[in-house]
Amino acid sequence: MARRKDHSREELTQIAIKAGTELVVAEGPEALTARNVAKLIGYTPGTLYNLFENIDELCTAINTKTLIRFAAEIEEILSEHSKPRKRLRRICQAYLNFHHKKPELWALCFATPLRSLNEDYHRAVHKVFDPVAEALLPISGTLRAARQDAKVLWSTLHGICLLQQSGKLNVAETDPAEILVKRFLDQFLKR
Amino acid sequence: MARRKDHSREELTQIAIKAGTELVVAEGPEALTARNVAKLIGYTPGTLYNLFENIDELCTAINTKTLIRFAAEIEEILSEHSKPRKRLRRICQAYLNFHHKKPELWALCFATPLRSLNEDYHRAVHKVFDPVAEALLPISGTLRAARQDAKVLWSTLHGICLLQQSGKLNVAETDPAEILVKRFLDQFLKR
DNA sequence: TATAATTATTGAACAATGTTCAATAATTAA
DNA sequence: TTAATTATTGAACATTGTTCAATAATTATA
Repeated sequence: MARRKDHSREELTQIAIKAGTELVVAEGPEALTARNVAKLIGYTPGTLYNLFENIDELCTAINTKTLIRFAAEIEEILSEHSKPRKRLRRICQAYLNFHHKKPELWALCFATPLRSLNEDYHRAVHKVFDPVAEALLPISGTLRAARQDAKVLWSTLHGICLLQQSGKLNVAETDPAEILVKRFLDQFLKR
Repeated sequence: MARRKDHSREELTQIAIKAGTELVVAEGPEALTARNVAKLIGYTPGTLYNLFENIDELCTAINTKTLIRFAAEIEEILSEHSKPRKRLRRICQAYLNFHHKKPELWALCFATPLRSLNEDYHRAVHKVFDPVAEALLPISGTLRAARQDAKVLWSTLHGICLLQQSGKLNVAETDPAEILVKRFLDQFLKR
């Protein structure tokens, strides 16, 4: 058998990304295998290797789409609010919301070690990061400081969700992520 | 072939943990396979399964030892300094130092998703966490607040090193982790 | 001491993973 | 109509984790 061409190369790529995303949402990051995705889209694993260099690249493509979707949320928040602190609190809330609603997709995006990060991916990171730095500008003073603060903020959100999800900081009380983020923000924005 | 008993069960367990640690330090977390460890200690994979339920458990055992070693460093810092802020800055410095000196071991401990965290592991986490909370007590006010702040601090260190190492926050400037941690601490300790 | 019970160790196997690639057939170009 | 291109497959290979019957050395028992 060969060459069906039910879809263009680009269509098929998008179909694979979508199927991969659904797999991860339904069964977690470890379900994202070449054979699983192939079966789900009605092709064989070999076809995936015609679209992607390797499955890491498919994984990165899924994460890139995830970041782009999240960036859109951030843009919406910025357009709805103009006060810097309100903006930042809402962004953090959106991050926590994403983690809460789609923990497996969040894990694939933020808690899965990956090689093969590419140009598209880094562009998507910028789409998320730059608006956060922008929102921080009035608080941090200089652009340079704002970008550093954005990294700190991002790292903290990241770390809080990661430690929560991984169970690697199971000590006595289990404070919900929201409480920890609030505590962080109260101090972080106090200036 | 069978039963050599060159070592007691407990000895062999420690030997395996040590060999695994060396493998990770030398070749990274992905080199930690049953066959690699077995070959390094002069046994077959089957023997490892007589010592550990699965390789995740070996991995957790390595991480537990890593945490215990790091906890000792923290204790030393606390004994050398009594001012709260100085203590915390030195602890953070030690964390960054660990990340810098043994990035692969750090990755195994903090950036590798694991099931099968056990009682020993959580005890080791306490050994690291509790002294940090203790150092924070004079700054945070109440014990509850101190423990929450310790989680925030820990998460931030974590997140900063993770994003740095993973390359997942590659945006224009590459601020060294030290700069970001300093910026975080300056604000975090301002009270 | 002789025999039985226990257990440490192996080696071979299995399933699942990523990945490669010659073969093939459908499409497109000449 | 023919040639060149390319999408797709299926079978293969290496590497992973893991299991387990077979075995032999040690320990307990009679």
